[in-house]
Amino acid sequence: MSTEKNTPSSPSLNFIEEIIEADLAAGKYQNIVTRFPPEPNGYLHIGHAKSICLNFGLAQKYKGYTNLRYDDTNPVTEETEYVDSILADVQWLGFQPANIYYASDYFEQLYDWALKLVKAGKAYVDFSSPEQIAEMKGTPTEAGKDSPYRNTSVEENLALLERMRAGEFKDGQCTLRAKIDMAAPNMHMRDPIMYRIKHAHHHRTGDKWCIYPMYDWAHGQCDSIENITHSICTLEFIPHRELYDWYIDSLDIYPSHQYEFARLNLSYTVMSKRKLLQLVNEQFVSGWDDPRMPTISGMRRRGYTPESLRDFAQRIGIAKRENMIELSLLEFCIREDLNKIALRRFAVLDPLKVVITNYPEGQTEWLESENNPENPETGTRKLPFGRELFIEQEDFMENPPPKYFRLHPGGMVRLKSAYIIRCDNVEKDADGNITAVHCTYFPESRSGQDTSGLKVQGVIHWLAAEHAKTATVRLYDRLFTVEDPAAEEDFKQCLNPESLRVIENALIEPALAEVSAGDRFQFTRLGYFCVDPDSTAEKPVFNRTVTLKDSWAKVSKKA
RNA sequence: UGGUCCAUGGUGUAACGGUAGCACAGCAGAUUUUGGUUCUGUUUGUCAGGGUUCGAAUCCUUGUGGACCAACCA
Repeated sequence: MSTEKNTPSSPSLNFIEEIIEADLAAGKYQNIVTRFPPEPNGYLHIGHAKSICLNFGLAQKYKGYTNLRYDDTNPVTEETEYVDSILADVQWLGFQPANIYYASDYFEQLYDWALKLVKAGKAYVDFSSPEQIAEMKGTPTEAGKDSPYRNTSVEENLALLERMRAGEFKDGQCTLRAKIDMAAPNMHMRDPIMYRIKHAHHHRTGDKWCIYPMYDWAHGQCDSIENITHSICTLEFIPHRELYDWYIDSLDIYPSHQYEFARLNLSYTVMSKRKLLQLVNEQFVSGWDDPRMPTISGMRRRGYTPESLRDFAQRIGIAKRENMIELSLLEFCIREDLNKIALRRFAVLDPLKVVITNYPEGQTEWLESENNPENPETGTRKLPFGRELFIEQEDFMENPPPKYFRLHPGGMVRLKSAYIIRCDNVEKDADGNITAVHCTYFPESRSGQDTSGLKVQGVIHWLAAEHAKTATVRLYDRLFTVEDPAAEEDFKQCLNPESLRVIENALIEPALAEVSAGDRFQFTRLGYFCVDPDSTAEKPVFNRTVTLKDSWAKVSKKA
């Protein structure tokens, strides 16, 4: 009588893992085989990442393997650009497909099987128009009607199918349909189309074929050919399962099984390829890899790490319930990872000049500052300090509210890794705008050897004017202003006009002068930033991945 | 108005007939040379009504609510 459940060593399983463990325990399989089956008609997004982590993760956990299979059954929407990006994204996420296959690899086999169904009297060629087929299909509440071509003889159907393949018919002139049940409550069972005619160039098979299999006529058999044990897809395919099984049964081939889980929905973004394509085509974003996009390539460019995405996929779980994940969870995952690995650097985005009136003119001191307090092994770097400095506009207020710990007239702050300063007075232009603040510093308060005995509440970052370099900084924010843009009449009406703010002349410390694309840093007190490929030797470009949590913003907003 | 799937704090996700737990978010506090991190504490939940049972989030049933299904898309 042991109570093994709920021990920390046996974390709970999701429903697919339960199915797999039951299958394994029953000896149904020795090992499992899964597949990730994207259609190469767009870039992968964070929802695909959930599926990738699920499929590859399951295979790793249960000692099986995962195939990448491009579901390329529709030549008019599919392109090699997408094929390439998909593999790159899967690998970047940290997974290696056991095999890379294409549904189009199996076109000949599929055709043979179609012949088999025709011979068995289970498929027929239908010359009805798309409108007529839709008409005869009925509705969810009324049965459909049989097509007049439904009882064509096997011999004639065979000849017709061969002529379809041979290219004797025009696009849309006829289709091959499975003969199932026009009165089935499941619409997908009302004589589904197996082949349609498209005289179109296929990215792999070229002009070899002019008939192309529909999703249902391809997917299950591809799974079967590859001996996929657990074919995992999203909820909207539930009604397809009956047909999936019908084809496999009718063909008497390896019985793969389909299981469905709820797709990811993330707040403040859209997740459909169609909508993402619109954003790209209509140039609301710079491309599929625009850092505001929820695509894997966009998130990579934004600075997300593969680890953070895998962690996110793990945390959101797998279930059958429709869900809307809060963006804050994703942000938590990337902050948690970056906090551990990103080196700290100083940058001033919105500069305000500070003159240390009691610091010698022309003098520069090189001070040490930690690279990452979370990981002392990363050591320190040198920061120049001088008489003229820049701080953030935000870090000074002439008339501060209560609890404002930063610089203000008569107040003191610590310049991080440097000295404590006190603000003595401000310099203004004719319009009354503050152009500089004058401070005195306390030489004995130097960081690491402070004997001043002074206590300050605020610590701010800063840059020596003489040594500051410039950079372009792109501040990204959520792409949409509403939680669920897809639920709106027109999702494009909800685009966030402030989703990107570009700062052309941000100031950065010298240690940031030479960086390469993909490098990630924490700009102290500002957030995490990633070097963009647009960077040049003269001027680096930094993308803000995510801000730091800002509890002062909350406090000051409330006041 | 046919069929299918689903329903646990604000958001996700566990509990497999026996104390409703975890994470994120929120709130409060401690620490802090990042108003970051870390640590501590804490508010909030089983859709509703019947039934089975000593005992129901869990099983049955009826409602209610949501999602999906009528592309020659996947």
